[in-house]
Amino acid sequence: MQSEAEAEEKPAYHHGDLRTQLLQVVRELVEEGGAENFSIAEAARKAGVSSAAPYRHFKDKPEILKAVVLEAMNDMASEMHQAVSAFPRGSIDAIDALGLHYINFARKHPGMFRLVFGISESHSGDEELASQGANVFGIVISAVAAHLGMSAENPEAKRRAYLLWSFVHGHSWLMIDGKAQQQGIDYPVEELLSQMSKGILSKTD
Amino acid sequence: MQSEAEAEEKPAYHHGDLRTQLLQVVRELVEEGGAENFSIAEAARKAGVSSAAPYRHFKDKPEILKAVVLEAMNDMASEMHQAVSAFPRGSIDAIDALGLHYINFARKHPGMFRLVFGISESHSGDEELASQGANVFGIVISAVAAHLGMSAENPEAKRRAYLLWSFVHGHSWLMIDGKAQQQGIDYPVEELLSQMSKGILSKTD
DNA sequence: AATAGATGTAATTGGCACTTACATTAAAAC
DNA sequence: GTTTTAATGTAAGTGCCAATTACATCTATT
Repeated sequence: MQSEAEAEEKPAYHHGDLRTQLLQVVRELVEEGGAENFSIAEAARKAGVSSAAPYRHFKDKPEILKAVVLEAMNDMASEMHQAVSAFPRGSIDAIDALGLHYINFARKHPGMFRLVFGISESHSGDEELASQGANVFGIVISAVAAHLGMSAENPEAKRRAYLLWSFVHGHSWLMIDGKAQQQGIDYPVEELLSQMSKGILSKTD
Repeated sequence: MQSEAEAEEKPAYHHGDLRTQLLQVVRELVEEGGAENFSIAEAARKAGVSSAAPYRHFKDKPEILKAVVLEAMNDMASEMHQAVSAFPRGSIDAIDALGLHYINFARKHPGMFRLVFGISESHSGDEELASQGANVFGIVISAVAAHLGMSAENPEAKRRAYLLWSFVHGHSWLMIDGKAQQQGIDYPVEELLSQMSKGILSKTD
């Protein structure tokens, strides 16, 4: 009579919410071993289902990775919203906080960072990814525009936001790739950021 | 008597210089399909040997990729030497030319670029890669130092060279990932470069 | 209760990384 | 010039994975 005693031990034939748990598990695997090493089979194993089960919820490997990327970009947007709102609107500190959070995301989740910015090779035309990207980039544009006293639609705001993005993005990559460390580079992030933002955002072009 | 008539048609049991040809073939495959999709088996097929033959010359997949990366970094260093020497030593044009070549390398060889700057995850401690990297970065440091009238050993030169590197590196990634295009960004590279170099290299910090 | 759709499994196919045992060749030793 | 040795190649096999198909079980209507 081992009926209802162990609710955890008796895996029901139907999982309940496999899709959600798969996304969670895939995320963990990617963060641990990188997107290259991750396999659907292992994710299924970790979720306690057969290796064919994931295909009921995702068409193929790229699709499951895309779903994880969308989740991560969503989280990133939330974090950055929170970061920017901790400082006065239009302040340089607000902008630097954005950069800092971007870089910290890369440092804390290098596997996810690589996935988010490496998947695009095959998905560069994807609408959803583009719009999530716009969500994040939009925060930067808006903060830069506020600082410059411009409308967020002003091309100059977008241009300067992009310069900042490029720098922060490049630094993130060089950090997680170990290239910076290899070349003996270990400047405090805050210093680099404030130097760049001052240079790029100075009103006297 | 089909002895020496068709020298090309009769594949000798021993290939001759399989190692060299493998590197060539792998490079082509990576440029065509990216490092993720490349397989040793396909490279062997393309070189006309069995799928086990490559293991006589390379321990495993990472090792063959590392060899290709070293080649590519070598080429990159050569190109950049050539680029910088076309302009007066210490000129901003020389520095911009370096950035332009870096970005163009990424645009022309996105697969190789991804490989060079994505492989490091597992090889970040590698001595050879670090020293090849120093070869390339050293060119930038030297050009920046000349412009600022400093010694190349001056930490300030290295610091500013790194700021430029980060920007150029980030822009390269955002270009080949399609992120820049997704966000409607298509500023002429030369403009971005000169704006950044002016900002970063201005002697009045 | 009967049934239809959703969700799971087992079994299979084809591909790849890598290994092992064996075959062939080129170069060195004699 | 033959013999030996090391380098370089092949064939066959193991284990893992992606993806598919046919079938099983559950859930939610009706």
